Amino acid sequence: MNNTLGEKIKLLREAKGWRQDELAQKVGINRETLSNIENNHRQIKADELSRFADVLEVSSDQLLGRIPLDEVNLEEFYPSDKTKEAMRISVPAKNVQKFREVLLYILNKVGAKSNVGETVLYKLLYFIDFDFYEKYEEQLIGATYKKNTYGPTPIEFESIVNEMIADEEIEKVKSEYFQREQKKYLPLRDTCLDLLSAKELKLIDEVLNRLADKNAAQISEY
DNA sequence: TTCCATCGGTGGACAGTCAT
DNA sequence: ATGACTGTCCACCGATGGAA
Repeated sequence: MNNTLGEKIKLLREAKGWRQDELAQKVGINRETLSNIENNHRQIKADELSRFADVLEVSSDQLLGRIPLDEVNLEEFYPSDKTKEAMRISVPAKNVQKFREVLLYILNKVGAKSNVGETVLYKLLYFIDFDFYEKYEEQLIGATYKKNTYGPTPIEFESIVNEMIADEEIEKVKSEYFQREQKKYLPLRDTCLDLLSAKELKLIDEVLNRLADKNAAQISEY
């Protein structure tokens, strides 16, 4: 995502459904000043950047482009296929390995539950990443989430899962859940806990205790 | 179709700040 | 003191959407 700072502010403002004067008031500047910032006719000051980040609920690094804005920030913004591809490639190798271990950990703990199909798995990964970010301001597994009909989907999920199936770390099975075909994943090896810290495991356990017995609709409601 | 309100963008005037 | 730069206020314009 190569948007300028002004364009990012505008996208985030529109995603929240605010008018220029509403955002300007929240940040404590005039509407004309905001218009100039959004259109790159005026530089933004450090204290203003911090206030924009607070009001728009993103980090200053995200506004400055050091960390890409994601689908959580831009609910109404849909990246192009090219952008998605760039995001997929940008996932660091260490996070891919972590993603694998987190997925195996979840499957070992709750994968056998009848309600835990592919959709519930997506939602659990999303909540784990989201809660971790909220607590520690960094993503645990660093996945990029795409909004779809059934909720947030990690863009990297399919390719990583296919690699794991090829590496015989998990297997994909199909079962019936309330007269519907359900895709399930079963672990074929134990989790390598070396890659997950105590605080990461604690947070994952908390999310699983809270949500793993719910079905997809109940998690969405939550 | 016309009218009206709202929103976003822009330009001019003015004032404040800062470097020279 | 002067000029450059910036922020604010005010006014205006065009686009858009809803109501009559």
